[in-house]
Amino acid sequence: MELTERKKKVLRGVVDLYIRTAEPVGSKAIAELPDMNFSSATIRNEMADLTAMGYLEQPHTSAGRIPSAAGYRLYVDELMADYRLSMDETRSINSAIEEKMARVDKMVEKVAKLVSQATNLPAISAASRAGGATVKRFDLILAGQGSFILVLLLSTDEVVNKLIKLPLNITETDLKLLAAVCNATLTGLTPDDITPELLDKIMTSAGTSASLVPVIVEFTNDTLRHHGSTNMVVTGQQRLLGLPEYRDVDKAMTVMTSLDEDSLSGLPAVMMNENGTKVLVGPENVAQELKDSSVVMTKFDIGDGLQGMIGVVGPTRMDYAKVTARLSYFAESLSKLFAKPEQAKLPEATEEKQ
Amino acid sequence: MELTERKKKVLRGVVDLYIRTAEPVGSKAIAELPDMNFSSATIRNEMADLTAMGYLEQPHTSAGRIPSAAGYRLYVDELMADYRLSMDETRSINSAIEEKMARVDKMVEKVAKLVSQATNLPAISAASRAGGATVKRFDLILAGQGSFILVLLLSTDEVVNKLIKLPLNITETDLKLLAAVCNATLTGLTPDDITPELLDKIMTSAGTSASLVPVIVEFTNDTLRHHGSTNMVVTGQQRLLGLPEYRDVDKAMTVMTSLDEDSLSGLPAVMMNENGTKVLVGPENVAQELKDSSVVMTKFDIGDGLQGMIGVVGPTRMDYAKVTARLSYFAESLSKLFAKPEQAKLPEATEEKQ
DNA sequence: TTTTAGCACTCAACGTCCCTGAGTGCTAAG
DNA sequence: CTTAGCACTCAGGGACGTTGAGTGCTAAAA
Repeated sequence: MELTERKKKVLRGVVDLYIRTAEPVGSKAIAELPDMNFSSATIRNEMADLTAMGYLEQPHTSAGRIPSAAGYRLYVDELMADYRLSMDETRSINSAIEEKMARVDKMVEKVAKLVSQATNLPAISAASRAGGATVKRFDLILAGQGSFILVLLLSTDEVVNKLIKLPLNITETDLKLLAAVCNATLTGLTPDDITPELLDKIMTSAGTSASLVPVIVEFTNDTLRHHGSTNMVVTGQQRLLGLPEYRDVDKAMTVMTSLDEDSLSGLPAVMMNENGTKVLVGPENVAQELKDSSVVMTKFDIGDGLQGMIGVVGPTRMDYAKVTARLSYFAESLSKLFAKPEQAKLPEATEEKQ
Repeated sequence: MELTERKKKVLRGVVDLYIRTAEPVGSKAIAELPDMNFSSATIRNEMADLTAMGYLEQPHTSAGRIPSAAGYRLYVDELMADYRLSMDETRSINSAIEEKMARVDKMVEKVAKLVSQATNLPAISAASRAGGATVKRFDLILAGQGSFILVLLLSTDEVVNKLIKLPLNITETDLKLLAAVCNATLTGLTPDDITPELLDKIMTSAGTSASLVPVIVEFTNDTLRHHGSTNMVVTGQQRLLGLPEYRDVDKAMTVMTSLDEDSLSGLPAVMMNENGTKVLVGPENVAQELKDSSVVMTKFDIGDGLQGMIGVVGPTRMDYAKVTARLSYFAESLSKLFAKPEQAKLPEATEEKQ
């Protein structure tokens, strides 16, 4: 059977209405739509066809139709109208974003809250490193009797440090030597490059302070390995409860539990390989618990080799047009915010803190 | 009217049963309790008295009794039996805790999840600094053309750093001088001590690199000011939905919203001034939204001048004995964990990362 | 051939009514 | 002071009928 223009129009009408009302949509309601110059009987035939084609479903014989997952998919891909953000919306998003987002982890939390608020849905926000880093430079600073600070300057221009206390006496000369050795041998290496043999070699060249080498190497390894780790926040889960499809507490709990757990931890990774805004409708979700829910997500640039990701989870009946519009706008604004050199008074500074 | 021993026994019975069943408790059920050698009629009289005294309530005339807030209060303070953790419980808590808790913020998140799991209730976890910190030592490391790393060693032995890039040429000598000036003038100061006049004085003594001073001072101020800030996580909210009192979706949403928002941000502060485990029953909660819920919380030591706090939120009908027992054990174990010098291979090291 | 009016049919949702049973308070006897 | 007995209350749940939105099909109209 062919998907005529009229069928598409009917389908769009059904999805639009169902998104608004959460009630099965009948032929009469569609017939009464403006621009729909046919009687309910005609619509009825079209709807029967659409049902046969798998785009609509019927909860029971004497009820209206609701979109199937395939119906939503078609809607998202082809039918939905562009949603244009109102001035009010852009303004409120902007003013929310403009607040200072100091530390990355606080930023992730903040963004999640904002997105959740803007969409009235649970939101996910995450930040992760683009790729593996290496150490560009080692520094060792004496910090009093038997303690020194290890400072790593990474290839991403981040700085990481650790205060190390030892039951040993360390001299400035020891540290200078050690730093030189490390800089000579360990810079530019990934954790995998650091073999036990290499470690041995370094320890012999370190001479008297050989015992410090393992501590330094261990911390370096640790830092590089955990470097790509994702920072993720989920918030606003309770917003689901306001929606009719989650009045069924068990259903709500299932979805919320899957949000709370680490089952979502795959999402940011999925997103990183995609471009633009991605919509996962119902069963397209990998997680079984989300088979009746949809996910909309998009990514943005943070700078400093960081990638951000925001997304929301909601009923398959969510207002895709509005949600994708808001999410995209959010992502755009955030990218811009981080791209523009912070209007520091004098210098341009990259922050890396605690 | 006097609160006789028998009345207390009846009250304890009612609370215990109600905690187990979430159903109003009738006189017959109490009469059938072991150790309760009276007929239901007698119990009925006692229950009528307890109702008059405000310890019990009656949902409607032909229903059993449920404890009032005052009833719970009395129960928590005097009546409840000590709950002894089983070997299984202590073992599972221990093994959960033993996992490495690297960074403080990750630790807070982890602990929240564990507590929520152990109690099957939403949990709050927070960490915050005990008091203000000062800078013990400044270091400036040249990191290539026009950029250097500022390293602050704080009085708490934490290390904080920032990579600063400037459109200027900086020499090693400049930095040495600057570091000396900062160490001479800024160490041991709180943000409030740093007046504009002092800033002026430092800038003049800094000579050619005067323009760097404001950047350094700003970052220092920022660091010290944000030092005491609390790090808080709430998790497991969906667990409420499993409890009969929150089958009413609206009620659940109210409570969960108040958990999600920053209305809880006062709690950690409240706790810091208390000792031991604190129970807030229903209306004793400041937040109006929690008037039908209870909060149990306790604190623990993290070391490095950090204080931790864990708590759970649940229905007033929660199993106070079990929850307080588990929470206290958690707190104890965590304190121990952080107190014991990490069994590092060679040295004893304090970690401060990223 | 396509559209539409008409009609019989279906069925969830809702309200009404009644019954059941748990639990109560009171009274009078033990 | 305790308890057996009894009349009373009332939420919860099942049975039943009504309502109305929506359907599919057919036959006439365009």
